[in-house]
Parts: sequence; C-alpha cells; structure tokens
Amino acid sequence: MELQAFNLELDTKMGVTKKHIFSEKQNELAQAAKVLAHPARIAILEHISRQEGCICTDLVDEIGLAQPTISQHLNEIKKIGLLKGTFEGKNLCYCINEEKWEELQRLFRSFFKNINQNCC
Amino acid sequence: MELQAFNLELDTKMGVTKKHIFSEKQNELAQAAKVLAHPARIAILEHISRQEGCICTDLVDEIGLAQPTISQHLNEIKKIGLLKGTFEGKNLCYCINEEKWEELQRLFRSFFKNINQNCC
DNA sequence: TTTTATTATCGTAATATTGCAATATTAAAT
DNA sequence: ATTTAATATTGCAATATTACGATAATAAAA
Repeated sequence: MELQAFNLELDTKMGVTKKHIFSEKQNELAQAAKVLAHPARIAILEHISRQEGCICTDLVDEIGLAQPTISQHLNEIKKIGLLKGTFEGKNLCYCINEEKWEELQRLFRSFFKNINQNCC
Repeated sequence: MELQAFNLELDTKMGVTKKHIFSEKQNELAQAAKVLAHPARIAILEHISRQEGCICTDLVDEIGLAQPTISQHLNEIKKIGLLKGTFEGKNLCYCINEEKWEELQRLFRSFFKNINQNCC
C-alpha cells in the first residue's frame, strides 16, 4: 500500500531520535544516561547526597547557575523518578529516591556486564 | 575592573553548557554519559561486543539508521576513545578499547558509590 | 493580611544533536 | 586503470537542550 510508504516518510522527522526502532532496554538506558549527561545534574546529585537529611535549598549558591536553570535541571532528574520532593518547614526538600537509584545502577551494571571486548 | 565584568558577561553564552564551573571529574562523567545517552550508540556498542573478533560491517542493516547517521554515531563513540579501529581485509573494523571501557566503568562505579541516599 | 523567601513557569536566545541525501574517499577486486 | 563495496564528509533541515531574565506561585513569618 502506498499509505504505508507515506507513513514511512512521515515517520522520519528530522532531528528526532527514532526511538521506536530500538528496544525498551536500550531506550531506558539511553534516557537514564541522558540525565547524567550534564555536569550540573551530576553536581546536583552529588550535593544532595552530601546533605544530612534533605535540606537542599542552597543549590543555587553551591553550583554557579541561575535559579531557573537549577530548577530546570532538577526537573530533568525528577522526570525519571530519581528524586523525591517533600516539604519541610518553608523549604522544598529534595532527596534521592533510593529504589529508582538502585534501579538505575542495575541498568548500567547489566549493560556493562553484557559488553565484552573480544577483539583484535 | 570593568573588563572582568565584561568578560563575565561574554562568559555566559546562551545555550552553552558552562563546563568551567564544574570539576574535571564531573565533566568527564557527564561527557561519558552523553555517549551512552542515545539508543543507537547503545545498540552499536552491544552489536560490536556480540561479534566474534571484529567484523562490524553490517551495522547499518542491523540498526535501522542511514549509513551517514551510523557513521556519525560511531564517531561520537570514537571521540572519547571507546573504539579502536583497524583494517582487516577491505572492511574497516571497529572494536571496543578495553582500557577505556574499564575506565568508563570505573567512572560510573565511583559515582554510584559516592551517592548515598540519607533522606526522608 | 502583607511581607519575605523560596521554587516554578514562561518567554526567548543561542548552541547542540539527530537524521539523511548527495558526494567524496578509500582500498580491495577485476 | 576501472570497477566495486565499503566508510567518511558535507550540507542542510528540524528538533532538543541549555541558560537566564521576568514573572508567577507558594508557604512561612511578621
């Protein structure tokens, strides 16, 4: 059918990752890696983990980015469920979601394990 | 000096990651994660690792992307030294650089280890 | 209720990434 | 030397990401 051929055309939108041709696992890992693919988000995770409990209000001062930018990065981390946010006093408090964090580590570990370098 | 103030302005180019405000380690990990942050590159690494020896000529058929796109992704992986390319017969042959691969794993592992979830 | 302090959202600007057609390059095979 | 079969590069189009000023929203404090 030419309808299918037409859809195949539409299918390929410029500049958009063709997620559908990859496996669930591959997309999942790539998405997780994307969250770690910015030094600000690494720094944010490190800083939150260093805090006792979860008073995490000083991220803007700690890292040298504007408040909206930090908020944006926090949101990226939140989107894959890596942060739990709760209120404590007047400050919003973020902390790492342990279950998701373990899951993410497992994802990477199993990927690393499956890559074996049998070569040249 | 107003020159410094001016430079501080120039410093902040819109849309560009401000790498200089982060540590070497943070940037290094982020850059490594970026390479893994696309399912095509995950798929490429997995496929190369599955090959006996290193006949890696059928990537384009295996993954459903155009040849230039695959070539581009290969280049991203190569840029951080994760691939060794050698010639074998008429085909260029890619394989995983074991040393770099171990290094990358160490990077992630030490990051994971340092994040502890003491919270809520 | 009005401040005050904090985080979230909107709008905008600029660079980065993704993808592919067309073309160039490369090296083996004829 | 020409053909062939593979990868690399170029050019371009479109979406994605990064960053921040301005502003809104939220909740404690006064």
